[in-house]
Amino acid sequence: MNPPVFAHGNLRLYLLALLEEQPRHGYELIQALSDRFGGTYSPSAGTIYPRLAKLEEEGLVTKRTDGRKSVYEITDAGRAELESRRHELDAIEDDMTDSIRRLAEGVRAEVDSAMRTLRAELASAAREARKAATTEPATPQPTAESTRAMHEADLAITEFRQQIRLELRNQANRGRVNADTVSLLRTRLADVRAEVLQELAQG
DNA sequence: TATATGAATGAGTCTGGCTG
DNA sequence: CAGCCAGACTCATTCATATA
Repeated sequence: MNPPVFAHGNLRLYLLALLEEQPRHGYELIQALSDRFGGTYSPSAGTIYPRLAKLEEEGLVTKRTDGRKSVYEITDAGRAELESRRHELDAIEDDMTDSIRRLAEGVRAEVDSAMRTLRAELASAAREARKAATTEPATPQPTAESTRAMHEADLAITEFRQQIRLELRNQANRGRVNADTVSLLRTRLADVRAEVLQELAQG
């Protein structure tokens, strides 16, 4: 099993903090937690509802029914509990920031590595193509091998796009995508494209 | 060290909306 | 209108951690 995201008692406290911001129903709390973690941690319903039931039992939150939904709201006792443990909450939020940053660094490293691999693969494919062109007579029909290679290249490009999109979405969720991001992306992609086209053209 | 408490997962149920 | 899907929730269970 993966190590727990929240230390003992921390989820309980963090749920109170989320409910202090505004009353929410269970599913909304799951989504809020998922958002705070940039989509990397999404507690299951079976984690959240028993905690909410316990908080209700302790009188720290109240539950009211809104149609099919159960909307949870923090009570005065809940606010008092939160206030008395405010320093613990600050520590939890620091931990969250650290873990999100570590994760973002990991994704960035993966994307860089994928870019390097893609460049290497395309360069190798270009070299192979040049070699084949010098040893075999030119033919207007693509061979089975080149068709397969083309397909693999397509897959590599698709995978590359997905990884970039995923990271962008994660950063966008944290409000970190702006004009500079797009500019940086355009520049880096233009560099890679120029390099790849040059390699291919040499064949 | 035994026990209690909390975090976490996943299967399953129920309900309502959408679609062919 | 039956089937599908998504949202909201329950329940059983396991594992980790705190505490007496």
